Amino acid sequence: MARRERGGQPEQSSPVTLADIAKLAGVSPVTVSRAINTPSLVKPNTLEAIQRIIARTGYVPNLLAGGLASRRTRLVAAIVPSVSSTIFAEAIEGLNAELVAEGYQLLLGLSGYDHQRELELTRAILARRPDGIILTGITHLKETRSMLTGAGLPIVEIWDSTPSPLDTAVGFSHYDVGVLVAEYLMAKGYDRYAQIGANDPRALQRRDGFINRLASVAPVELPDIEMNSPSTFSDGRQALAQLLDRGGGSLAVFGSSDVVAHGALTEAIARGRRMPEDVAIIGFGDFDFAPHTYPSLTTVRIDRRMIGTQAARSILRKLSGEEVEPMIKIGFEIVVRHSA
Amino acid sequence: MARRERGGQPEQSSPVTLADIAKLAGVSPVTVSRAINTPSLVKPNTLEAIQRIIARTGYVPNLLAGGLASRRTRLVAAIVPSVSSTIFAEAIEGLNAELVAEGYQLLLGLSGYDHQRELELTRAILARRPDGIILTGITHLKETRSMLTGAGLPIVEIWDSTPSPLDTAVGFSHYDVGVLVAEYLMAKGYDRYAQIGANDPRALQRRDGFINRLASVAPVELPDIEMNSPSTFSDGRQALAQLLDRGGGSLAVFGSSDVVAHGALTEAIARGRRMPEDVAIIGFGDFDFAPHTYPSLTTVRIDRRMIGTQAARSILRKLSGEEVEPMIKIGFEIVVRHSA
DNA sequence: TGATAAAATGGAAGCGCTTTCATTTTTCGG
DNA sequence: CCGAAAAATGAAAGCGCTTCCATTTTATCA
Repeated sequence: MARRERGGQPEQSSPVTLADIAKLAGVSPVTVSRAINTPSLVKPNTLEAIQRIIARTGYVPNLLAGGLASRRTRLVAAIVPSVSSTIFAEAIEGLNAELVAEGYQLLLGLSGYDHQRELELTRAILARRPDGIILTGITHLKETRSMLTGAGLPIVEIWDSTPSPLDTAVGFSHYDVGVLVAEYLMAKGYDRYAQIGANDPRALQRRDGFINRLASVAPVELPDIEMNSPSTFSDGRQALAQLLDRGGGSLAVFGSSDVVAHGALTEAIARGRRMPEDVAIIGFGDFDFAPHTYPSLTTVRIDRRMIGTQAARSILRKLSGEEVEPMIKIGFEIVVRHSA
Repeated sequence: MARRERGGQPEQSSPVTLADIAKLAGVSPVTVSRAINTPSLVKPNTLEAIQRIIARTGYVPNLLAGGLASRRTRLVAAIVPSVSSTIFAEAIEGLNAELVAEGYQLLLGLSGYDHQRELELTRAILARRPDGIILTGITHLKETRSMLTGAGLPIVEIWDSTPSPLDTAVGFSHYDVGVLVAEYLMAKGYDRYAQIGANDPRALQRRDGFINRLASVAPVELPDIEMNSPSTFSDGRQALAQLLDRGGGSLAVFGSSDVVAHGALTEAIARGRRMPEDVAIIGFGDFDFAPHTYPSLTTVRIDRRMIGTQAARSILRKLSGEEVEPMIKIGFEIVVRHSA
């Protein structure tokens, strides 16, 4: 029976193999393999002849076969919650840039903040035998963890700080971000403090840091609104409405992301509150739009791209046998604008 | 010699293979293969026994080997210019969702609007023998095209409209977008018309549609500022400054993206112009922030996610041997807000 | 120029799976 | 309870490459 037809194209799928090239060049397959992977081991004439034939025939090596034989796929997988939320997208870009430069490719998995999906993705990804894998966060299902450690490949957990990574981690302490924001707002002095936003583990860490640091000063209010991750503009707007409806004096709010903070800010303005005197709002992420809101949004900046870059480097270093420090910390800072 | 150490993990890389499972279950490898891929062909008892052993051993099939033997990788690749610009990120999400549901995975390539890089990515991707590939745009290097068509796999070009796709396309006519915007602004009547923005092929198409439709009414002014793709907030701000400095009556501006339009809008407000009376600005993309700028941004909305969804469907249909219409059009519409 | 080391090349085996085709087992109507 | 058809299973080959080791060729030095 003929080979399966694929697509609607006339089936002319590059059936040229390394063996074909070898035959055409009058050398053995091994030599062609070397010409491609370790050209320095091939005599210049031979090399050139082989390269000419490769170019002429349009030969594209089969990395499935190569990977199977060599146990190296030059594939690195990354699982992030989402890619449309900018926040992870930039890390992906940094990651990808670094990987491509070293001849690796990126296999992407989107978990949508769902641990079960993360597990399934992990299994599917591991089946492709990537040379390394990057996960978001430090909380994973037990099954995911054992599968991962059993696979014996470099692992990087990003976006979080932990003393005990699965293997290696690149990120920062979300708790400390909360503390920093609390201190910043405390110093300015407000009557009430509140936190609004998402419910993913990292957002909750930031909240805890915020709450605990403020514990001696005032209780931190939380709006009574269900929010999932990622939280939205309208979540923020509603949340602030509710907080303001409760009455009371000046209010300082820490939003779990710039998006939710922007919503809150919009509600404050709509109600004619003065910022940052009556209401102060501080976001997280320093998104593109943060400098351009009205009033401009004070927020916490993280070098998101660097997270990806460092994650890639950790993996590449491990693959070349170098030592890698298990926890690489990424800095953060408050960007002071007009909203707080 | 011992196998190469990978990562810093104790090397215990799942050395359990399908053959091991077969041995443990007392069946032949073929039967295990069937238990995994076509369980309906295996007797219930046998199936259950095999599944138990797979679970117990933590066996993860090797898709490299499987793909090599079956010539199906369950891998779909996508090349987009960038993923941090929201605009493509959402298409990627739609694409991924559809693929994952059918057991496929996404291999991502970022070209950065660079055709040469697109070519290199294409080569690297084809080497992994994906079952289908998605490219952005309809302009590719000749070499890319021939490599692609020679590979004999389903191809989808997204984000653009064309009567002659490489294989299949999902998108819309950027030229028509320009025409629509021109008509919208013409109907409101302005003294001057201008276009500002990026220089990628699609942005230029939109510009051409805009210019040509307005040709009978007025010449379209272009600022004298170099802009690359993607264009930025400050590009827009500068561009509008230059246009306003030229003097003249009321001005209507079409920005190549909401980002650049937002910059223009900010400049207009900073100069105290009334919108949309003195200055009208219309963007493209309906980004998250568009409803929340001050004044809110009138723009063109495209269902970006749907582009990804349809692209995935085209490929999946082709793979299952169904006919697919070569050009799937995605609609667009003007979202009227306060800026125009 | 011959011996020796270094550089180039090749043969054979096998990575872990699926395919094809053959064989065995089960089912079922008469 | 037999024979034919259907269901279940298996043997062998091979997907396209890399690895290890052996062999051949070339360069180098005394």
